[in-house]
Amino acid sequence: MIRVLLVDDHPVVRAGYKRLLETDASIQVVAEANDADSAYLAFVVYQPDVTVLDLSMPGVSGLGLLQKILMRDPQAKVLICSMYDSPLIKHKAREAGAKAFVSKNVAPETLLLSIRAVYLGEAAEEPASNLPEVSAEFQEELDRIASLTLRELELFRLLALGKTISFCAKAMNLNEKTVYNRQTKIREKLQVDTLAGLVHLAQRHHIIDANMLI
Amino acid sequence: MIRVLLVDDHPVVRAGYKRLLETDASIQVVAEANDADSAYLAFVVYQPDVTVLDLSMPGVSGLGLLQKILMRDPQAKVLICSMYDSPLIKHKAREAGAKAFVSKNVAPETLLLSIRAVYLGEAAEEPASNLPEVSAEFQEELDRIASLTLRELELFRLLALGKTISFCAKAMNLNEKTVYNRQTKIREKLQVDTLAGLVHLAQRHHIIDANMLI
DNA sequence: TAGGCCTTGGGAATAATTCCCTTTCACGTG
DNA sequence: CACGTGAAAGGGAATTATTCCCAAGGCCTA
Repeated sequence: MIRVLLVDDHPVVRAGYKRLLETDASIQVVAEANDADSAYLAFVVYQPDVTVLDLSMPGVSGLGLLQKILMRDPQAKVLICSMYDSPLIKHKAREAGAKAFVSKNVAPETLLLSIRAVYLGEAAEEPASNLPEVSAEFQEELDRIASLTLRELELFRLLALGKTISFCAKAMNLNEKTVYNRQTKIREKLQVDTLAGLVHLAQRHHIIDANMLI
Repeated sequence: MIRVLLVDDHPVVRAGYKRLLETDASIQVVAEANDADSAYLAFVVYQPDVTVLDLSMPGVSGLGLLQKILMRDPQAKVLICSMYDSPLIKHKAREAGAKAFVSKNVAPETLLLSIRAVYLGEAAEEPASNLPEVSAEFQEELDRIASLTLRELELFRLLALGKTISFCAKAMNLNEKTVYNRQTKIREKLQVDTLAGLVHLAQRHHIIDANMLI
């Protein structure tokens, strides 16, 4: 029996996942969580065999959780399930140590198979064949974003969401000066010269989404 | 028995939805669809009692499908299920004629309840209770944008597209000083305090479009 | 343990931005 | 017609925001 921890911030989706996973007799959902904190707690308490982490909201929060989990247990088997077939997300997930990556575009059975594969210790990753061709410039942008550190990525997101510098400073527990300096570096790394450019870049790569606003 | 057509472009999510819906004995998923075209076909063929349409991706495609369905059958009962509690989506959904709107943040039971409510013809109010006020807020934004002068709107667009101040000055044949002053006034009129905020506002109201970029 | 990179911020210099104000022009109205 | 109103353009000075360069602490790794 594979004991699974399910993490998704949308109750409706999570409930759906659960039903789906439970159609597989070898899988048992032992816990569910809808945010990073309770997910971490659940991970510690339940020690699941596999953690299914939904990254539909490509915020850093999900990746942060992944890191936190791996910090506690480097052998943790975490399967990332994402809305977007974004090379960036995949890259970040792999970098952070996820054992598998499955996009929501795959057949439901693939998810189940992947969970079993992860459980058995095989690195499961859907074939790259269904990945759209990434243009060179897109890839370059991707590389630039990938070169951001986690902390930079976090600020990038906040800025792209339209937060003010002082808000970011408070939110990230930083001096405004630091935020200014980092913002400069981010724009430099991303080769973008306005804040608006950051927004567009963030949207292109699903760092943020137009509907996350308001 | 409520015969439901399920539309979601993510197989994994759709499969989850299906399992979830089927926990309710009064609901039967008679068809599923991946995309707008097959969904329309399925609608015509199966004549479902209720169509559950996932709008997690903000593309116009989902709303277009909604319109197409309502064009064929003005009485069609369509329930929009969206990832985000976005006023724009809600507004658009209501405008297009959706009978109900449910965000994925609600409890799974609410989705089931809403489907039954829509089926019984009551749904226009209940899950939609938060629609009217939302569109009021949207309307306020619209009013604010409408209060911009033509010249301001022109600059608004350029800024939202990510152009620099000096570019705008050249493009509009203005002194940079003027651009600065005007930009301040625009943000003031629109009640937005960052450039990024301008971008988002512009996108919400289709002043600019993500497809204009890259 | 040294080198490297991330993270955090200080200090001074500089550029960007605001605030207030003036001019010009066009338009509608008593 | 003279008048008020409001858009449009921008000057000057004050003020902030932003950069640039730099330094220290922490952590990892060869």
